[in-house]
Amino acid sequence: MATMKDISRIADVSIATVSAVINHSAFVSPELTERVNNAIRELNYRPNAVARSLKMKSTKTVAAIVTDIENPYYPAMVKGMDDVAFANGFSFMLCNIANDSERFRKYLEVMVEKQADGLVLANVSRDEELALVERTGLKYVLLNRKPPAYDKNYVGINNTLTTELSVKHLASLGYRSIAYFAGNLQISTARERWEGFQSGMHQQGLKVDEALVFHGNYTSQSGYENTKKMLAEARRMPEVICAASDLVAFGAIKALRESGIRVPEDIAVMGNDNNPFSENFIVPLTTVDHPKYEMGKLAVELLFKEIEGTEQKLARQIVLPPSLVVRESCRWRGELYGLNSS
Amino acid sequence: MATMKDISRIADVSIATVSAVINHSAFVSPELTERVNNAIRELNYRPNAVARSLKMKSTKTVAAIVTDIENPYYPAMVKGMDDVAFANGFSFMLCNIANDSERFRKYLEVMVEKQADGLVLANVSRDEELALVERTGLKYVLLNRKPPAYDKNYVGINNTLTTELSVKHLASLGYRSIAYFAGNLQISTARERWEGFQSGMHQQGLKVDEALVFHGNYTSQSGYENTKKMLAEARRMPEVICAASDLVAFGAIKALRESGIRVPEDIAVMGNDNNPFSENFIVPLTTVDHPKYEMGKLAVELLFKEIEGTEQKLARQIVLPPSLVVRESCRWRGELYGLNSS
DNA sequence: TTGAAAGCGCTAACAT
DNA sequence: ATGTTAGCGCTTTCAA
Repeated sequence: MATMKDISRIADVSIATVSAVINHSAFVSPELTERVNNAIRELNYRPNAVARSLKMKSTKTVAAIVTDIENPYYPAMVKGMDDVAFANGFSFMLCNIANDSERFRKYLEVMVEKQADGLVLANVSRDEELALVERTGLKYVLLNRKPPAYDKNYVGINNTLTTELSVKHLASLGYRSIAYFAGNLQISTARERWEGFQSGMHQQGLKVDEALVFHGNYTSQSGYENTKKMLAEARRMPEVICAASDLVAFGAIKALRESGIRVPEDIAVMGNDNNPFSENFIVPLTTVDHPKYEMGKLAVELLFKEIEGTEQKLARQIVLPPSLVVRESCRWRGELYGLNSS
Repeated sequence: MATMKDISRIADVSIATVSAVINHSAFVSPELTERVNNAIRELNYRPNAVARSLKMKSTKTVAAIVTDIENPYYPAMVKGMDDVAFANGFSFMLCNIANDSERFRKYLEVMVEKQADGLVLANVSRDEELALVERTGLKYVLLNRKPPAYDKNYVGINNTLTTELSVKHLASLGYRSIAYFAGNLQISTARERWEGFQSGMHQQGLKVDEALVFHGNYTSQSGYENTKKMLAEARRMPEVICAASDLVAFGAIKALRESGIRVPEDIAVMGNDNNPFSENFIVPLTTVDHPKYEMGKLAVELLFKEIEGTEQKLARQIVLPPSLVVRESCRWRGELYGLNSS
């Protein structure tokens, strides 16, 4: 690889001049500029960003640490992050934890060694994890989940609203007996969705039937198992299942169908998060959309503000609104009865 | 940030000694080792990988350039890549082209500036793109697609086999009239799948009905539109549609259902690639699985061999086998007639 | 307007 | 066994 020294020799100028023309950091006469540019072209020279980073103490690199890129919730977020990183001349490192908590710790360490300019951390739920992050001294913003009392840079959605919206829609459709399949309440988003369900029920003048509340996590397996459990144990079946995530809804619908229960004719199902598959699921899923791309985008935009440090140092929390997506897994009850009798 | 100099001062040893204990690159007495480690702990010191990279001429970083991380074909591949990068102490940069060809060129440039140790390029189809890659001088391996006469490092699957397998399965089910919805034949994988369809038909003693061959690309929109076209124009309907990708199959099924045509009762549909959603699609899709995670994994393993340069410099092409996945979108024709008459 | 030189934090050859 | 030092490729101050 050619270096600046090579260029300076070929162009017969000083190395400082080469630097100046490359970075437009000082006026250089047209003649010398020309000579330098010719030499650069001749040698197919590209500046060494590593050397530059060492001197500048900035790598023009941000990293995202995500829990699982195979989970369809994240690719859109990653795309949003990469898009704004690219637009700002930054490179984007992806760190996929793959459910290995030791790996989280290790990635943090690597990112301080590699001198990443900033981090976005999807799904930091526990204070211990946050402490690890703080200890790195790196700039960062949290994305999606957050630890209980966290009040610094954060981008997420209004999870409480997701379930309030769901319940409101369900109530408007005539449903009154609503089961809730909760996520892991250790997780902020799951907690908020559960709270939203309760407040939503209250707002609609409905009461939460404890016998129809099932705890689990965001996976389809959880939805599947809780449905089996409900089918086996509940004294009365609900008219509709409100799931904490689309995957949970998928699992629920699978279990329902295995038992010959039709969705939405016999029991309706409501999702949450608008998984890219939901539109074409066995039964197209009524759900609540989360602006995933926007979340990723805003997370690294916020990170850049933090990095530039220009912004007044007030920590900012950005909370985006979800929106209802009506499809086929929930229907107006009146119409329903008509269908059932045919 | 603390530096080695700080450590050497605190531990009262030379900077070379610090380096030696950190890298285990030379014997250091237990006493000095102890002092150095204490100082490191005391200052929460982490070596600066940028400085190290400058000296070592290696960044311990690989990059993947992919066409679209939101396409469900890629997350598993990305996971495979990140897993082996991590396992080998390398960092992983993700470059998402997002269908902007200028961005491809730009990413290559950045990666030479940032001194990436190697590149894996998903979906390089054209010689001009390959020329750009070659021009960087970086080590690389191609993944999935490849330009026509390319014979260097490559990891992909046997695409010809995918469709041969499909046709064989379809024939065994009793189907004889098979439509083919092709991908963009500029793309190696689409070309191979189309060839496999033809040879598969030949092997089964079936003939390809040109009126039932439709050209398009891998998107569901393409499948949707070609189905509409077929429904409107074809003199005879096929018994089954063999699609070049699962997305195409999704689009086809959607269009079929919109016209009141049942899948698989009236017309069956066969996919190709085993999209993560296919299992739970409106009608669970019979398809051919591509080992996506393995592809990503092997791609960076091959890249590491290339980087280490230990391997004899023979270019290697790894072609993985696909495997049939039987679900519900195709059925035994005999059983079918039974069902239809009920 | 241009050039010389110091220094970013590290590794390794060499000296002791 | 440990220390001194040059140098990786760049930016930037300072001098000319």
